[in-house]
Amino acid sequence: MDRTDNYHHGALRDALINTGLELISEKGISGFTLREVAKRTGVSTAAPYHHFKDKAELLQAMSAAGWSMLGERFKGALSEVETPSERLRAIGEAYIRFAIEHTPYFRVMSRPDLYCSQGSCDGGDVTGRAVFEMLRSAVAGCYSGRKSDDPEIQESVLHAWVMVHGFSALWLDGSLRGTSLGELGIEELIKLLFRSGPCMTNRPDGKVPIE
Amino acid sequence: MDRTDNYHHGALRDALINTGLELISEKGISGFTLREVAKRTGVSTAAPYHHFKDKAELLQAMSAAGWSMLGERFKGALSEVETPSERLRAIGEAYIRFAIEHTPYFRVMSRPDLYCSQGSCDGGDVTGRAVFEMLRSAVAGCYSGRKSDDPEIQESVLHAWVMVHGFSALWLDGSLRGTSLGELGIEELIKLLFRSGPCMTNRPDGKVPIE
DNA sequence: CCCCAATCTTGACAGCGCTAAGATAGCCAC
DNA sequence: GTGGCTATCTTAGCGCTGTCAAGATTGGGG
Repeated sequence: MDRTDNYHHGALRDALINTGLELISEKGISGFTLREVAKRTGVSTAAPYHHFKDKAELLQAMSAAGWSMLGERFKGALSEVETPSERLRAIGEAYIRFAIEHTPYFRVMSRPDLYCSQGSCDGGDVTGRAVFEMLRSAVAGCYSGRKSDDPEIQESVLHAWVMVHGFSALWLDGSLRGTSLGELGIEELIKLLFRSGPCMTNRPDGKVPIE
Repeated sequence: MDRTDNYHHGALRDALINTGLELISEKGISGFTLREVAKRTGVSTAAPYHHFKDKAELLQAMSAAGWSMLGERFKGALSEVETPSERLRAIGEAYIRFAIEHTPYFRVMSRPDLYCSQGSCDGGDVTGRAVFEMLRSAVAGCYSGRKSDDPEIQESVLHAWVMVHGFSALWLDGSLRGTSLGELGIEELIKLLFRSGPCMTNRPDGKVPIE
């Protein structure tokens, strides 16, 4: 019996990550199974345990790879435009497009409860924080001359993150279907999202839309 | 052996829903187990199957109860203030506070993938759409005199929903901890959220914050 | 060439969702 | 009351899951 194919010589770790993403892409995150990942990768059920402590650790590795990839996307987006507000917008759009084009990554990144104890990842989500820092810095770029702890900057950071994440989550969950927004295509929705803001928030100038 | 206690006489359905929420509150959604719910309710493993087709159907019932409860919260919020923009703000805040105070409900409502086939619930999420409709109508109230399919209204509906949902999701996932926003308390964050808007979006008047 | 450390497999256990078959409780007709 | 009917719950078991202990296999360094 020639088992040479089953020996990955250190490459199994990455193979498991990739197979895992494929599996999530097919069956969703609730269909993600360590046994199935192992089977699809062509190894035994116990093989993954020599590279990951448990299922959670594999998921965390997948998440980390996703954050790293998103960081690259951000860099690419930043390099394509000039002005601060264009750069912020580019980053926001990159976040949403990453969620749509690399759904399995996003699905796993959005479920820290599966691999983090009590919400904090014991410093394991360093890449995630680096990505957040890029967003924060892009926002700060729009307020040149102010300190980075300026409340208005904090506001805009929160706003930007909440918007792109909220939109991505709702879109991927299909929550927009079956509503008045469901008839719009993804491109229209993204345009709408980056234009919006008037009604819900009280704008700095104190104006309120129509009353 | 007196099994009288184990007979719920039709009340088992609701008992399972409530026990399920308690379980999610303790162990999170990934710790939600039909067997454990049955055990905690004091019945056998197979008992739930006489009230729910499968695990998904119980989750869907829990979700429906949550949407119904959120609808009540919206009504309460609407009745407390006068002006359209106050009413919209009240609804938005009610959404977030519901997510925080009734986390188990929100957790289940945010996972349609667990009980919906292909994102659509086969008309089972009627209550959810009714709640969305309340939000939409609250937004439309801020644009009196315009048609309900006005693009700017669509914009604001999307914006409002994305904001309150995105914030709730990020907060519950603990994604704000470990960032510059993590030092702020929940009340400060909510205030910040409802004040924000300037940087990310291009406002209708064409102004861009600072450049 | 041989041994060692890295890597993978086999076999097993408890817990999971789910089902078929049988037992029990309460209620209605009589 | 009593007999039986229906709703309700239980017991037993299937295949699947995550995880671990023990053993087998591989390739590289002495």
